[in-house]
Amino acid sequence: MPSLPKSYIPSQYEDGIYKKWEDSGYFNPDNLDLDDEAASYSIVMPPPNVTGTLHLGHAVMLALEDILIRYYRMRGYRTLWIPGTDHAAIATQTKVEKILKEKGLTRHQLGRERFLREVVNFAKKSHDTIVNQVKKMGSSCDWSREAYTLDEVRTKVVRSVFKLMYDDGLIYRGERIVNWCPRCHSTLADDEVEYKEQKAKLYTFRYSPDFPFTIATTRPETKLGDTAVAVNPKDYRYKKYIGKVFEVNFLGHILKLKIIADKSVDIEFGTGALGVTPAHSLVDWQMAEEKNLDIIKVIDEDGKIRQGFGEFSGLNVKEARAKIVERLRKTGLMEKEEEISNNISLCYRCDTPIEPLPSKQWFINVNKKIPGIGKSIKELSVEAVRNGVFGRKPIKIYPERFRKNYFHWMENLRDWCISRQIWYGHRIPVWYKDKGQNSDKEVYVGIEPPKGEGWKQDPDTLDTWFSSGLWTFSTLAQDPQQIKIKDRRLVIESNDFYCFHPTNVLETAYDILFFWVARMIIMTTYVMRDVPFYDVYLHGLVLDEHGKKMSKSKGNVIDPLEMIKKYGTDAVRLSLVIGSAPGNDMKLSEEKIAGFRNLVNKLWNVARYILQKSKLDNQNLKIQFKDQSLTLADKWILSQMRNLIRSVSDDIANYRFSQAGEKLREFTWNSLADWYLEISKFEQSENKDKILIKILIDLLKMWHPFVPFVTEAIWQEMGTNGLLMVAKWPQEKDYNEVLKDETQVRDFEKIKNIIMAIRNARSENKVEPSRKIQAIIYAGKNYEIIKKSIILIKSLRTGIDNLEIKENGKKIKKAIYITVGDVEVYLLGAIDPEKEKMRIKREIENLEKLVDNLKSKLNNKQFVDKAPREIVEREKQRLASFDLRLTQLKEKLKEY
RNA sequence: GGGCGCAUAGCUCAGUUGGCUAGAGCGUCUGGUUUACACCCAGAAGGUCCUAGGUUCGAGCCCUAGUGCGCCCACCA
Repeated sequence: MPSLPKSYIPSQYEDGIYKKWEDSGYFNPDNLDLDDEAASYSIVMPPPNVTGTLHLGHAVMLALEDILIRYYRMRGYRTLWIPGTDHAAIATQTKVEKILKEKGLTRHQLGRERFLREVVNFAKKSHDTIVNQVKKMGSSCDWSREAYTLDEVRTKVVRSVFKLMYDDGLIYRGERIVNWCPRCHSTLADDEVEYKEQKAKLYTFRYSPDFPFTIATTRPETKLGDTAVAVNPKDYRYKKYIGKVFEVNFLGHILKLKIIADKSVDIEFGTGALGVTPAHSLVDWQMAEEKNLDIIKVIDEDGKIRQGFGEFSGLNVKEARAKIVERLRKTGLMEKEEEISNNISLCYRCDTPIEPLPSKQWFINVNKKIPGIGKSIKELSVEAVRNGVFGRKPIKIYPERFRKNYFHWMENLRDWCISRQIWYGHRIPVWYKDKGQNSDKEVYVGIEPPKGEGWKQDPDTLDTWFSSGLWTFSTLAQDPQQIKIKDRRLVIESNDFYCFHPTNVLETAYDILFFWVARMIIMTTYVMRDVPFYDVYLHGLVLDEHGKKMSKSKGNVIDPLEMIKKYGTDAVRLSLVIGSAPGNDMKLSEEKIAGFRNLVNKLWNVARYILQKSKLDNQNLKIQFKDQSLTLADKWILSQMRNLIRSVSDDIANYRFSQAGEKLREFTWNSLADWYLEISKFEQSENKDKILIKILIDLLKMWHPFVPFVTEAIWQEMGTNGLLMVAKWPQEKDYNEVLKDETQVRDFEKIKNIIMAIRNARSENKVEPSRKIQAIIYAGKNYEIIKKSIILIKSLRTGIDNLEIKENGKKIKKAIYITVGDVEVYLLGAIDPEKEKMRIKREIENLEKLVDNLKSKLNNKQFVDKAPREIVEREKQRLASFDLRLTQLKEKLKEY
């Protein structure tokens, strides 16, 4: 075995190892060596957008999913992780438009076809970048099944689902008020609108001098489209006007205003009277529908005032507002202008203020009962999480608190606008044909274009979330032929679908719960009559070290790729997994990553030490478990190991990644490196070498899902056959033998405590480290075990060269005196009386407090009666032991 | 306006079903070339577990109210 370098240099191994994994074919479950009955485990990767580069959000997601995947693969599951990318319609189109703009071009100049070619080229390049970055993270996903939300197979699924929903009457086209982004020139779904608080001017004005009262608004320019004034029915000021119609001349435009009553009007706000603009406010639109009001469109799709408004026509919203305000002031109609703060709605992609306006769009009806199911999409999606649907258990959400958010969102869901006026995306599979004048167009909805002349496809595309909503099953088809509609539902006739659907868990960031997770539940329950996944695991957002969101403008962005270069992928993965709780945001700093680099290096050195020490053929690892052949330390470490296997497995299976990692670190650094390896330098035997190798092998296996590269690198250096990636997960039962007698494990803890107490006492007494001292131990009942551990007590940084063990004996004066349980230890010849006196006094104080507490507890009849017996018993024993030490120390103190 | 989360050592956070002399990592301090590792080793200091009530034999953990910070949702014109 060649000797390993002193420290682990990730960059020398990572790319080569990833290639080995990939070449092995084991990312693909078809190549795993499994029984036919092996259970399957599957995850679909939330597809990164093809626009971007890898950020820390992706990194967390990839790290967590890879942990699960590697764990289940090693456990012998038929394990599949499907990677893919998202075409992210608006985001991608916007980006390409930006690039074009730099060349002085717009998409309209290019035309639809040429523009789309540009986008496709851009997406291709961008795709390759992100895929390479996903690989950099060590992701063990099956690239042979890579999917794209806009490829041929996915397109067939999208169109089939659209058709299904259309035929079931769940998709309809209608004129409704929508969120319109004048910059993107497209609609947005309700949850794609973001709100930002800002200062705004609230104007109080009168439409005309003869109108009886004033109204307040922040958007005077829309008032050109007012068709009513709403007041609260209880507002005595306006009661007499309700039902009346006023015709007013508002800055040269005649408005017919009906005074209506509506409970939602706040009497306190403004003047208590609200100008109703049905075309440009959702609430007003709803009032208009209820009260049958006229609708006057004022603003067009460019965010400009439409024709027919005289001097205002053609102005953009801001200009028009300024002009109207100025006119109101001049004509004396303006009564008040005040600063208020309100929420403006912004496009989540480009931050442009959105304009609510009426438009003919495609919608999914969320309240209509689904034929054959008898429940609406909304009801079905709530059921899926609350009680379970189609014979499945309820979908579990981790952490559970997000259930509430989910229900709230789902229960308040309005019809989902799915059409977008952009070019990049799934074109709506609807074709129209003119039927002559004055009649509606003929409509064809289908998977393939209709035969015959004169058909024109709808120019709009689908909301990108429509296709991502199908992701858990659309990715399980490889060929469009496998996708069929049967019995009003979608059928995917593939082995993958049969084997891997529903997926086991959907792992993603919590900020995407509504955008995506909810939509997958909506789509899958309806279209497949099944759940898309059994569990949802939500991770938090990665913030900078001060808890702020990372953003380019703030300059606080940590680039995962840069960190990988500097500290290695394994360290980056750990820094994102350990020390954070499910669904909680985490703060990340470079120091944190550096800390985990140290841990990775520690693991490397543990391996380096064991491998150079135990030059064993590691095929033959039969450990002798006979009592004679195992020392206390052996028993102890083997028992620790067994517990570790149990709890790490349990933690990963229950998504407690941080805790699993924490336990592995504790074991590796503390129990193994600082104790057992040190001990192995003094206690030697062939059996011990076997134990060391066995522990190393199992430890590497357990670390592997967390830090795949360093563990695989060590594995390869060991000359082991095969890849660690597909090695069998450690077995608790390999260690069961050792647990037959737990008392020896506790015995070792006693030795450990004695050693630590000696180190401490030396340090407190300022005994120079190089100075060797003599020690005498009165071991009492522990005589045998301490006798067996003489070498350890002398060797493990206690600086003792002469050690005498007796069952008991006389008090020794002028010695440092330590008690550990009922064991008394004297350190001779190095005493500093002042310091020693202080130390003993402190110890006594401490013990007295404890003894007092315990005594009053045990004197409390309530406690003794009501607390469980084990607890009472334990407290009694503790009291006895503390009491004994206390008397011993008090006795000792008399000397000083 | 509703909902959710967080508040524990200087910093970042663990603390699963109440039994704790409240833990870890980083940082700080005292020492140390101990042939696996200075990306290291040994030792130490450091905490009214946000506040006030309550339930309980027993509360960091459960309940109620409050304070501070953060987030989400909602049609405040």
